[in-house]
Amino acid sequence: MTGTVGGRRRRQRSTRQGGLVRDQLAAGEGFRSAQTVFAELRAKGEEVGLSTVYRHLQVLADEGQADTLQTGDGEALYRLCGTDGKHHHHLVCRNCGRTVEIEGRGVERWASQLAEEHGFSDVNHTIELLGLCSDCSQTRPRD
Amino acid sequence: MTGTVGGRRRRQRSTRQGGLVRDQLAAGEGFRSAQTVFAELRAKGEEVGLSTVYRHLQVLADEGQADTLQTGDGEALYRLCGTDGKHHHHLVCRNCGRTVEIEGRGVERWASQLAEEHGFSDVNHTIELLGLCSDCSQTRPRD
DNA sequence: TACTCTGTTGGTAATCATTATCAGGCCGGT
DNA sequence: ACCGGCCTGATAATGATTACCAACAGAGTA
Ligand SMILES: [Zn+2]
Ligand SMILES: [Zn+2]
Ligand SMILES: [Zn+2]
Ligand SMILES: [Zn+2]
Repeated sequence: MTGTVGGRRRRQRSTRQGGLVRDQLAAGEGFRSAQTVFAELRAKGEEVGLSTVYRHLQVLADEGQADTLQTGDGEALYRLCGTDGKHHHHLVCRNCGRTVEIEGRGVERWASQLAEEHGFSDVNHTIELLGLCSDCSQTRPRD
Repeated sequence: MTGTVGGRRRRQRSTRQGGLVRDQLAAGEGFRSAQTVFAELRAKGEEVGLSTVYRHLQVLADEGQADTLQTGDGEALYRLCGTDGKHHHHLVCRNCGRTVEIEGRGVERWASQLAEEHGFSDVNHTIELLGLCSDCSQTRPRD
């Protein structure tokens, strides 16, 4: 039998492209889209296919190595995350993308309590804070 | 000069289609997509164009009469809301769409305090709770 | 009521992100 | 080196949303 066949996902084969995507994602600061990562890699002269970028970002997300969020116009953004799968949220600068990881113990409690209160079960939540970081709010005092 | 020209938006002309979309949205319980509302109207034999449905849902959202949220796969959902533009969130059943309006005083405070703490300004937040309502969790104990 | 001025409508084409396909290439174990 | 199967990536397909724009219909006005 080859590798992990028992009950878990078949071991992910390590490839050049997989490394490229992960590295490129790690290189940047904030959340970025698959299209962006693809463009960045191509700009660096790396040879990767768009499909492959999508695939690896998806894998990273599934593995809990990357966090995702949706822009208002339905575009998925990814970001490599250091918290190793632990549940958390983000405070993101809508201008430069700088991101602060948030661990809101209280909010989690609030959410689950509220759910129970209304008879809901199996509830998960989406919480994202989007604003301007200190640097960016100085640079552009108003729109 | 005709109608409201001063400083506000030119008066919205009242049309048959506008009423249809609003009514159809009001008829349902939970959040629905533009495509769905369009299909429902057509199923009832009403003559409306897809573009028009999109337009009116957008208008309702802009006016604060309807709330919106994004499904995981980038589809916008709309729901007519009674809270008259007051800021709030939702606890939605992912199965039947039943929705409970949430007014989380504490969470609002938490969010703004957290933002300030990290030097962020002009912060808005997205909070959605998605689960199974009591009825649906009984009906389908597991997937 | 007839007329005119605009905002509105809606079929269709265009966008655009994401996914499905699938033949050919590469990884890993033997 | 050999093989079987996962991985890759160009391309087509999908699906929601938007752009277009000529025909249409509210709402004042005479
Ligand atoms: Zn994170
Ligand atoms: Zn910033
Ligand atoms: Zn609401
Ligand atoms: Zn339900």
